[in-house]
Amino acid sequence: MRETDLPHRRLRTWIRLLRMTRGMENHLREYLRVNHDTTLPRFDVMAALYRATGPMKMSELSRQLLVSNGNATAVVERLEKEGLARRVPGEGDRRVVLAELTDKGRELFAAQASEHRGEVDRLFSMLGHEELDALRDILHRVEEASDGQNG
Amino acid sequence: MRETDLPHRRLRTWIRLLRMTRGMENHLREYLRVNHDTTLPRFDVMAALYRATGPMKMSELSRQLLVSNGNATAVVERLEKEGLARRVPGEGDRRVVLAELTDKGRELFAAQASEHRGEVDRLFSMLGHEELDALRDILHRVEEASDGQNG
DNA sequence: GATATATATTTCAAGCTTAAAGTATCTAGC
DNA sequence: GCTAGATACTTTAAGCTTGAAATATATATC
Repeated sequence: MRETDLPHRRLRTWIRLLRMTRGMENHLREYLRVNHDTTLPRFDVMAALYRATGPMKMSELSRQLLVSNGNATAVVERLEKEGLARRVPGEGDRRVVLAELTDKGRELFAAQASEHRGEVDRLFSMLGHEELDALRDILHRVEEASDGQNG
Repeated sequence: MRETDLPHRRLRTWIRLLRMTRGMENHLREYLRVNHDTTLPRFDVMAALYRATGPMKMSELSRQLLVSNGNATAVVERLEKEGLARRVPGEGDRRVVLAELTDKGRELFAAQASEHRGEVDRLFSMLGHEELDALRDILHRVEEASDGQNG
């Protein structure tokens, strides 16, 4: 019967989920552009560097953001040009390059992030604890399964 | 108390959700590249044209995929160069351009899509009816709220 | 310690994506 | 039927993104 056609349901759900996240991303891109004159990738890189306890390996950065290492290089390079980030050679291993925010970068991001958080909160205001619990469980299941396959 | 900090939970959930969909997209991009020598945007455009009952307005295409109209033009142009899609002028309104798959495009997509569906099914094999129900409800809530704000 | 292999990053070419400007056409109001 | 503004699409410039090649360094094996 129709109710047990899991493959079909999974595909439909994936398409809807993707559409939803794209819509939200588009909204946040516009928000960052208009209110903070910045872009999503810049914001994501700055967020990762801001959260990090210290200078961060370029490879760690691209791993965290799930982007190619060439991409990480490019975005950090642009941030560097604007004086928001800097790259320093690694200490022990001379292949390594570490990235970190400048003071200017930290300050700017802190301001952007607090407003960004408010916007995300508004975007998801229709989700209460119950829905967030359900999402938490689902994401947990997905992550668990992916860990089993890859790492 | 911590349990009622909805803004924080919403932000965390959004970040995790985004990370999950990115991981899945990366997997599917790789899958399409290796197994079908194509890309995600090409696949998405072909899927939209395939599903449509007839030739599709360029504006409708970009609206459905949530991408800019310039983007739709670019991807369709590339598909056209490879003989997979074609553009024809609209009948009544001469500003309109309609896009559709060629026979070659339809045939190719049908083959790609059936395998793609299988891959999505494998990727989400950890989700059964219960989780899909929960996701359906959540997506419904989000869509409802977005409809209220925009359209 | 020389050589082979692995790892970390950058560079490169091609494609993707956006926002804004440009072109063509349509519709409304006069 | 003219004009003003709206709509549909394309073009353009800049930035984003990938995968692969290139560079530099580290590690392992002999």
